[in-house]
Amino acid sequence: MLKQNEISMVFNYRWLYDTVRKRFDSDEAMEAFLPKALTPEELKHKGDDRYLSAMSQRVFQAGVQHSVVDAKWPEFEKAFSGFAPELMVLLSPEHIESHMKNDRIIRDRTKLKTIPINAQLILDIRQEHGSSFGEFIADWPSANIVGLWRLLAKRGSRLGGRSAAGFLRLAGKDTFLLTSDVIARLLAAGIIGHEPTSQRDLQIVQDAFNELQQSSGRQLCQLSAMLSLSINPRF
DNA sequence: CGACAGCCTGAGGGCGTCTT
DNA sequence: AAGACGCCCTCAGGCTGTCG
Repeated sequence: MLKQNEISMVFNYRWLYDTVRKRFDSDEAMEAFLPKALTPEELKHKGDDRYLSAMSQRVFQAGVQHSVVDAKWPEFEKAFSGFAPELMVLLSPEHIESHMKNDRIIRDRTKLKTIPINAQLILDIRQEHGSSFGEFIADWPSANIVGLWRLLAKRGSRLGGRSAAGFLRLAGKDTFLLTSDVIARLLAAGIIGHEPTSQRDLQIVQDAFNELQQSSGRQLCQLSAMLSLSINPRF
């Protein structure tokens, strides 16, 4: 039961800052360690091919050590000519089969098939939003980032679970991540009673992050990293 | 009572490394 | 040389709960 004081600990940014700050020798060291999301302007100016690349990279990372996928990513960029969505949407089953013979990429048919599907998602959003996909991402409020996770999971391919958040992080959009450490901290604080999966749970977590954001002015990705560091120092 | 959302389980997936 | 394993996750399908 609990634990009113523990809840207030996490909602108290001061406590979070002090706890995490102790892990570092200086403010500068801490700031350098924390992730930093791109500005809306930067997000808008990235080409949509970069978003499809990040989306696909995240899809391939699922279930595989990320370092393995990252090391092969330059070969993916070559194989898929830079991931321009208007070209990738044309990938036929025959094209997919020929990519299955390229041993410098990861030959996972299910994942390869997501490339044209997610390219189509990008084109659809462009049409609906009347802008580039990058602008759509830039305009989406981080205070409801779980809503964007949901949209990507529903309309994209293999972007459910933690993949939508992982994609957004790769792309530079501000989002928190539900890593095991972040979940452990939320559990310890009594904010959630079990691993958050339902929309209701996710909203509760989003609300908690929004409160921290309000009181600190920090990005969600930084708060996410700080919560993680508060339970797992790593050094 | 129907429609839909949420929940849970089990299957499936390629690679690198460790084991035999 | 071949096989097992850990990595870490998504998704389909079947079930239960909720709301109007």
